Amino acid sequence: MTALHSLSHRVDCNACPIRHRAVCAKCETDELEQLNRIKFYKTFTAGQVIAIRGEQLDIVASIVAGTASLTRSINDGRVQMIGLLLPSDFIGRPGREAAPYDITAITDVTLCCFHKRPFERLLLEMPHVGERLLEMSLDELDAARDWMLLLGRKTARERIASLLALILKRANLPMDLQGEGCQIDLPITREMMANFLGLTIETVSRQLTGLAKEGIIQIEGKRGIHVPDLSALLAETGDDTDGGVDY
Amino acid sequence: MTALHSLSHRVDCNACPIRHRAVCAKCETDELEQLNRIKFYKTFTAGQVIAIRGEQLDIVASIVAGTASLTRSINDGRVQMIGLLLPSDFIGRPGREAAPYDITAITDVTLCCFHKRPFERLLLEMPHVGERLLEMSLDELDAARDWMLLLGRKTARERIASLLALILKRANLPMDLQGEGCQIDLPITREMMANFLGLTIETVSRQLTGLAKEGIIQIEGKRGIHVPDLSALLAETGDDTDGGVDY
DNA sequence: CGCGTGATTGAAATTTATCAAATCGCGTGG
DNA sequence: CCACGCGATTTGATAAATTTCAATCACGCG
Repeated sequence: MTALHSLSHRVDCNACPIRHRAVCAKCETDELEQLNRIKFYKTFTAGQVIAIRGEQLDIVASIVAGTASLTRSINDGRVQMIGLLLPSDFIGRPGREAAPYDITAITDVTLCCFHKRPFERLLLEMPHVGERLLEMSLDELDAARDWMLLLGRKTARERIASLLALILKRANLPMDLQGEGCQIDLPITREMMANFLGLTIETVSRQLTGLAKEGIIQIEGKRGIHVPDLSALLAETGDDTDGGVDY
Repeated sequence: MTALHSLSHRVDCNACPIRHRAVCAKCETDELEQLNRIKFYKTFTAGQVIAIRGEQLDIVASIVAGTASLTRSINDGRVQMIGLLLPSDFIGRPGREAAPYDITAITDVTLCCFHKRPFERLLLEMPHVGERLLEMSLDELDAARDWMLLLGRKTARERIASLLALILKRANLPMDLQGEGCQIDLPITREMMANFLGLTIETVSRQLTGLAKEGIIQIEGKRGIHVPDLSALLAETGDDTDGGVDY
């Protein structure tokens, strides 16, 4: 928190951890300066609600640090996670008043925010931002559609394996060398896994222990998972080749 | 087909049926002229494959007429429809070599195509195209995420009702007045419905007859469905208010 | 040391898929 | 005009997967 707070005023964009991946990735120095002038930081603690579907949301923002979830839900309590926001991901939608989904901080989160109106104006003047936003949106669209295949057609076991593979791929980027075993530190609870996968927590739990019994994974405490043989895990995802979940 | 063929060369963009909804919607006359110079038409007959996931696709295109499906599948035959392309929808992705999903013509389809390289160049010069493409992509993203809720958390009956409601909303725009009953002419087979909803054709069939037995719908032949009371149908979708599937 | 939350396990119920067999709709050829 | 045949759909019986309900376990914390 104190570390987050130290960000709370002016921070040099060039020192920003998401400088080269966020909406500002393509900006030149002068464009960056314009953004810098109107940006402001906001922090949320784990569990806090960032936005509620249907309610007015007049900022847009990039995630600087932390993880947040996008969810949609049905009145009777059913919840479906529809996206995971990691650093550099974008929140909010130029040209729309209300938030289209619920957004909740999973860990402590720091946002680099802009008021929507000024941001929309900049969008028209600075093509680089719009271009980057388009790229990012199309990537998210691909990810959402991949997830539709999982939710519509994969078995519980395949879903679990796919999720683990996805987390490995996202978290452990420099893992090429680890011919022998990878380590996962699950960033989410069983309940969130269930909401992500369209399953119940009991099914998640059972499938995890099932995979463990067959030696495909080893469960280490509540959050730790060890994968001795990545290709064995990928073979369980239901995806075509051993190339796995690539998009 | 002959009608389609008559489009095969130069057509005035101002007479184009999708002029105000497609990527070119925001273009001025001169921009339109630039697009017009490099565009070309292509037609596909019902059932033809337009693109295959993973294979090179070096055009982008707008659907001028007809309907196409986006699908992803698993080697063992499981298929999930991840999108429905209607007139004005956009195909292809600037900045990506391969098609990210399979695209198939459901009905006869006419495309307004551009080679990818020239289109990408225009994209940099003509902000209006990029802006519109961003809007459209964000809308698709919202639709994909709504569908994730359906695939992950809705029951078979709710899925069927949601689909019927969606089709009504899309096809029957001026239906506000029809306090008494709406008519659906299903544009797709049971198999496609099943692939769309993440169900089997048998389950689709059973749920339809179930809804019919309760008087919520009336099945008229293979493709016709009559909805005597829209709100009764919406009540079955599982969505919050009677506002239904609005996003 | 007990409490509480999250996780696991078990048994039964429910939903949906699977396999198999009618039935329907409709165009074709006799 | 009508019988035939084919693909799509419906229906039935059964099986499998997942959910639900209930109980127990594990662990961090005051």
